[in-house]
Amino acid sequence: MKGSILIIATWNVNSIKVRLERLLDWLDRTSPDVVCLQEIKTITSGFPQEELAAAGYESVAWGQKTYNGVALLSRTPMSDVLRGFTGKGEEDQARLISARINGVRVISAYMPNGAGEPDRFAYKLEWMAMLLRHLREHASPDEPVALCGDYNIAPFDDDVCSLEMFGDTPHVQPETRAALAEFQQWGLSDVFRPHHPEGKVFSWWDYRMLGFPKNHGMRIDHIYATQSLASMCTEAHVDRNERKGTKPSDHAPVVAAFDWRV
DNA sequence: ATGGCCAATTTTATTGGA
Repeated sequence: MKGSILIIATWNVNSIKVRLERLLDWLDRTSPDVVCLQEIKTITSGFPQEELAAAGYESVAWGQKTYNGVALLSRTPMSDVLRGFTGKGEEDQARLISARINGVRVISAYMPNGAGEPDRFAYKLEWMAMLLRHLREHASPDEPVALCGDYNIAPFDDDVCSLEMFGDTPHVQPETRAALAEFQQWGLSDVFRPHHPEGKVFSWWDYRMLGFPKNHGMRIDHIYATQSLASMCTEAHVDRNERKGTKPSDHAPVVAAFDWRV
């Protein structure tokens, strides 16, 4: 860590293979302590552990073919790694991994999108309910916990560019936001939004239709923390530069700094 | 400049993403 500041980031990279060069460059320039990745889109054995180790990061991953896949990077050792709801990586969809890092339970989550057929929206809500059950079983709101990832939820109306454009997506529906509120009732809070009360700060922009140049985005990637950790958050931002240039992900990293003494 | 989808696979179409 840099002095007593712990920097945690979350980034949906949309394929670790395509994004590796950009990721390594970004790690080199910004030196976060912990990075939560989503949509690595490769099987676990295809995750580039050696390249990341050479860059100074331990990594743990849980992936699958084609879709989903999550990972954690850390400059300091990780322990107590849990994959999926049971901890053993038994589900069909690889959307959850966590580890203990510097005394913090850090979780990388890729919540379902929920668009398309109605059963997909039902799965989104089911998955969130299973995650909450997992938290009750494996974590405590009295301990430092960071739930990071692509939530596929825009918590407030001003977390989307316009409701005309995104009002029908699962990301803004009352049922989705009600499910998110249950995490808040358990003890997690968004560390980002208090630093950006003005709103209209986004973390995802559609590849299509000039989404980024027109700033047609949504804020759907989040870092939530329990009180002991959240109260130490001194800064948070979206690194919009990573949405620019050659071969960007459609998501930009969300980064938060904590005055966290180990 | 920040530019008219992208990535993986079942690859010369299809599916999912949000």
